Amino acid sequence: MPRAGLNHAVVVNLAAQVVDDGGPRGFAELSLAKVAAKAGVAAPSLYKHVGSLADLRRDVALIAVRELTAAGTSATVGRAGADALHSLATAWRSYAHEHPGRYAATQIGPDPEDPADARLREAAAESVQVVGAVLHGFGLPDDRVIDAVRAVRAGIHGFVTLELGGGFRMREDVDQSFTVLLDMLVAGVAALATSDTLLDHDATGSHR
Amino acid sequence: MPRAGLNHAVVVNLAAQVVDDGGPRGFAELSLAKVAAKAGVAAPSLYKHVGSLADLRRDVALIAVRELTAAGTSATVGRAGADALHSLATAWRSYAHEHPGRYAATQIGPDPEDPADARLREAAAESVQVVGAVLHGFGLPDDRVIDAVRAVRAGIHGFVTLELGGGFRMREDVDQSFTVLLDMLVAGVAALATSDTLLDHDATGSHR
DNA sequence: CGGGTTGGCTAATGGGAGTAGCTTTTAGGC
DNA sequence: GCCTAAAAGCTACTCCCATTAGCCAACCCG
Repeated sequence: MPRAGLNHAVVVNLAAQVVDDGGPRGFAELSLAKVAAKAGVAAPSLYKHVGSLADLRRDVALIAVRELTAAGTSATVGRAGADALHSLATAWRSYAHEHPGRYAATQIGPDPEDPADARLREAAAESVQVVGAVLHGFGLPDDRVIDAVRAVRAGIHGFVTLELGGGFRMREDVDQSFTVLLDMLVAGVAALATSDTLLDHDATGSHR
Repeated sequence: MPRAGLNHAVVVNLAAQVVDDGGPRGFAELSLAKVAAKAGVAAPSLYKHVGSLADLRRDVALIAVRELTAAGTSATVGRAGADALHSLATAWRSYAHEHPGRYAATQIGPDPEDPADARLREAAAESVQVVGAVLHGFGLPDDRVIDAVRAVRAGIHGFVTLELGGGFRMREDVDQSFTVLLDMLVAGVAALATSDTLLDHDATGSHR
């Protein structure tokens, strides 16, 4: 009865591999049974290293979010403005293509109350910070930064989600569509910075 | 031993209610056991009306997609241009707020091969058509329509997904952020129609 | 009223999460 | 080099859920 030499980090990494192997649905279909099989161990043995399936899923989400943040930061060092935004967006989309399962894991909404989600919340905030830093170079007024960050996140995330989910037919043109979306976002953010008429909405809630 | 009076439609509707009751995670947590409980029936009885849990999920997704399409069409009759786009987007977002579980169901990517997914594929295509019809009023060149549709879908879907997933802090300002996003998209689509410099990319793939 | 169809049931299988308690390995102290 | 105690595995078990099989009652049609 030799030992498998597992520990928390190894188990989480194996889980991340299982998630990757499963394609876009890999995260949803993650199970302790699959991880145990990959580790060459009986399923209950995993509880020596992991509290529950929910914990394991959270841990996988955490490394995925951190990897995404890292990809974004390294793609934007030494860049600014539209260049930085294109680079960031492309890096994120590439990560999603290379690790569709892990990208799905980043969509987990951490519970704002649960202390167990604290590190995940923090990691998610850091990844949003990358967008904030890139948009800082556009010289937006303070009260518009949040709108711009949300729009950019929504656009990129929505595009990648739809793409991975098979929401786009005609695969050939997807790269161009992504470029067009990014140009729209860049133009929109730039317009927001200069208070263009089309984008002139005050904060007093004229809508809804 | 009285009868419960179930049939396919009733079961699917009960399932949709279960999904709604479960909030944003309602669709992921849909189970035959819950539907059976709500129907006041033993779980195996459901198999008289439904092929499997997977079938039931697909059926729920189908009604959700159709409801979303209906909400979009009725929000855009008699409107055009930016007005129509705002109305469509707001209708979709409202649907997601009122039925977060069902909205999540619409994110199912139908298998392009599986004949069982045919109706869902069709319904999804119809909902995309609504966006296409709205954007038609912008006078886009034919080879740009697809890019514009994708950008708009990505923006709206991404925003709603992030919002439902708790991705935005500071709940108060979310409505304004959504308006800003829509204005960006409207401006972007308009610019695409007039071949603005910022958005001038040809199809020969200058990127990636 | 009688029989077939239909809709419900109970019982049973299989698989996955999670718990309890046992055993062996292994690291450290002596 | 032992001896012990913690750590890491295992088997056996429970519970929950999906799904199948086969039974029985209710309804419909003549």
